Amino acid sequence: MQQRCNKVFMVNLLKSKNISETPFRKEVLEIFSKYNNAIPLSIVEKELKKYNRITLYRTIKVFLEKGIIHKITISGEDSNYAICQEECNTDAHRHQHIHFKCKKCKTIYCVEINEFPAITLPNYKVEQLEIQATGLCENCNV
Amino acid sequence: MQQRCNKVFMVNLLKSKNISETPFRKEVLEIFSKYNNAIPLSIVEKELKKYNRITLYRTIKVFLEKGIIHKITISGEDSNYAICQEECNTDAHRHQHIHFKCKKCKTIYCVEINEFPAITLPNYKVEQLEIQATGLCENCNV
DNA sequence: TCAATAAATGCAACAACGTTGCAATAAAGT
DNA sequence: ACTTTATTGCAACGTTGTTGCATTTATTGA
Ligand SMILES: [Mn+2]
Ligand SMILES: [Mn+2]
Ligand SMILES: [Zn+2]
Ligand SMILES: [Zn+2]
Repeated sequence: MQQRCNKVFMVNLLKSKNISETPFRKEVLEIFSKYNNAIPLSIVEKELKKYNRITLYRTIKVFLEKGIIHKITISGEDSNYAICQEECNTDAHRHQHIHFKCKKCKTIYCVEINEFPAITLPNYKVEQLEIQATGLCENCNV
Repeated sequence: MQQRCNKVFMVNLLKSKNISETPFRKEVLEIFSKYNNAIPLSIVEKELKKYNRITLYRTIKVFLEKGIIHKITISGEDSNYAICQEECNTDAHRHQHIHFKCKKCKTIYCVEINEFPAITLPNYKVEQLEIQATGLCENCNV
């Protein structure tokens, strides 16, 4: 697994995606990479030294478009965001992982999965699956 | 399969859920039951004779709480709603179906599925799965 | 059937979340 | 260092959804 939690990696990530490296973007990226789970904007906001709502929205938008982060939408929850583990780009965010929400600690994890399930539906052509699971996470499953 | 598309059924549904039957609610219910796919509020709005934004929101909320409809949230899309096919209630909306979005016609279907996949994750306790699929629907899969 | 009661509706006002135009500022390329 | 290009931040706006309150409608039961 690639190391994704240091400043050198951050800057390279921005460079590799062809977006200019600004203090704001680096800081946001560091916040994301510090967590090993998905986080809502409210957390990013709190952790930012200098917070500007509009710039944050625009930063998130750029990161989404460039495949740096992906968005996790669970009904009734704030949107959550997490760093992309695989190589993603604007069009394709194919992840071999599921999104797991712990009922107890409410954390949302991106969980890698090796045997990704397949579904066949008569008359339909299924091309992609997105799976959200709920239950108890590693920490809460005592 | 139960017949879910006539006025008698509608009224019984409202009665059985212990909510009073008003013209507005009956009309909304008829719109939902007329479609065999999930629809956003914009469609409900257009089909209503007399549309009131606030009353619609409140109606939707009640229908959700009573397990008459369920909400389908797909990232980047308007929320969609569909009549519940099984017996649902406030707490439990367990459906043995997936949500399928057709890439071509953009329709979102609730598709019943008999062999619902299972997932096991080391150290996690997986209790529930929610699956969203994309591809081509019956009509577009030529 | 009709009055009493309880619930739903609709208006105004508000709040959260997100976007856009534009001027000021900072980063990149030469 | 200077020019060009992109980002930032402010003000203003749009959309989605909510709440308080008065009015209207549905339900109950005498
Ligand atoms: Mn993920
Ligand atoms: Mn459904
Ligand atoms: Zn947990
Ligand atoms: Zn289709």
